[in-house]
Amino acid sequence: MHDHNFNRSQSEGYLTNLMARLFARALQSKIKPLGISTGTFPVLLALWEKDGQSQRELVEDLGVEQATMANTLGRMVRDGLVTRRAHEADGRVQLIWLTERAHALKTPALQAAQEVNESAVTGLTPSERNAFHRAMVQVIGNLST
Amino acid sequence: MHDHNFNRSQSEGYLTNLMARLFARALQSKIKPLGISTGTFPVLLALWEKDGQSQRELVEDLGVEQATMANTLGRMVRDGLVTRRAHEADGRVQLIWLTERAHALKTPALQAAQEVNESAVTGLTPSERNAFHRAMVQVIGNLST
DNA sequence: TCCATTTAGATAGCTTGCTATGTATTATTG
DNA sequence: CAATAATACATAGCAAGCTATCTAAATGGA
Repeated sequence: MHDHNFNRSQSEGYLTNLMARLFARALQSKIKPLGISTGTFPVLLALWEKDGQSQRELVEDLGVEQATMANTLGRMVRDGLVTRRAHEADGRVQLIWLTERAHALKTPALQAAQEVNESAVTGLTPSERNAFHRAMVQVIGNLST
Repeated sequence: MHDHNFNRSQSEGYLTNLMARLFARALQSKIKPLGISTGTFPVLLALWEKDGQSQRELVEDLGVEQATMANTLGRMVRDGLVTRRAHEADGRVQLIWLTERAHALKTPALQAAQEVNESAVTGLTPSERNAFHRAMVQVIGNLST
């Protein structure tokens, strides 16, 4: 095999990186007016599902490193999206709670995300969209080990 | 529509972001021993195809912002991967040339990228892989406008 | 020709990701 | 029960992305 013929536009990794940056740009332009950003968005999703989680739970759920989560939560506290409150039984743990402001953002933020997803998959049939979805889940599983 | 039921693991944007981070981690672990990183890798791919491009050409080819490219090239100069040499006709332009070291990295680096791609798509049939590929190209096109 | 506009690139400052390491608290075990 | 392990989180420092803004050089009318 001639690696001289490596084609960027046929590399899954290359396409994924480009696609992810385009998704982030599209989402950011929609949610910046709400005062939130792409990094805080997944944390909000997790907390809208279940409020009052520990940092460790969020780390495991979202698949980022602990240090990344600590920094992101720090910005979210600064921006008035969450508060940290001590766990009553375990002195190491601080539970993360959404503020009123963050609760109020749920509907418009989810709306924005839906719109980005829909515009992204324009032109795919429902079954193509489904296959795309399953392929991503497979790849994520393969790379997660 | 109840946006209360928004499911992260069914959101193309969410899955793409996770997949991209996993790709980056996998690639980094393979190319770090070569002394290169995920950010410089696409630039090397472009220059292995055609050496001596301007920053502007690289920006358009790779789809990153000009400031991002300027910083990445600065690190690449620092790390001995490229040199900037003045364009003889246009005083604004500096052409980017690979060093000997960067030329020598081509074969092992492309090998590493191929390995990551192959392990990522394990379990997909050739036609599923093809469909995955075409879906990503479609999404990239949709989000590029 | 000269001035305004466009173009190429650099720089400042931010977010989001990472690794590596430090600190405090809880759990375990000899 | 004291010493050691493990766990939860914070911090330092870097890479790689972004927007906004600056400078220098080339271009294009008037």
